[in-house]
Amino acid sequence: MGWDANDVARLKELWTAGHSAGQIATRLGLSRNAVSAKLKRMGQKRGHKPPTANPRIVSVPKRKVAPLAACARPADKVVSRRKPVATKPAPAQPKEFTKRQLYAMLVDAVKNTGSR
DNA sequence: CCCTGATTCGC
DNA sequence: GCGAATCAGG
Repeated sequence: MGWDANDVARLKELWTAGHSAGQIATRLGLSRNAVSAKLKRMGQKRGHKPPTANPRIVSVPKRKVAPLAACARPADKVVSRRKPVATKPAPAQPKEFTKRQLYAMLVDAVKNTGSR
């Protein structure tokens, strides 16, 4: 699998279009993991390598762990600013299609832009 | 429950 | 560099 310029182009296209990795992944026949990883790789930022990266050994590292004392947040009176009383005209606003449904249309509308 | 995004590790 | 596996959150 070599990520061809075409693939990347569509990837970025759909991604920027607001599609999710899953949609693009399914569309391109990859897994969301590949897309996510690719996207991540794209934004590779050089000169940003922590010395001793992670002392973790293998597999499932417990990232996102922040045992910090973030509790130091007295959360003053964060009272809500507004109270959505009612006034919900609820016009005939069609709900957004489910990603799946949208995806179906998306596939059809993929428009094979650069598909030659 | 499903999906989404992010990250790391191994190849 | 790519993909899979995993975790965490919505």
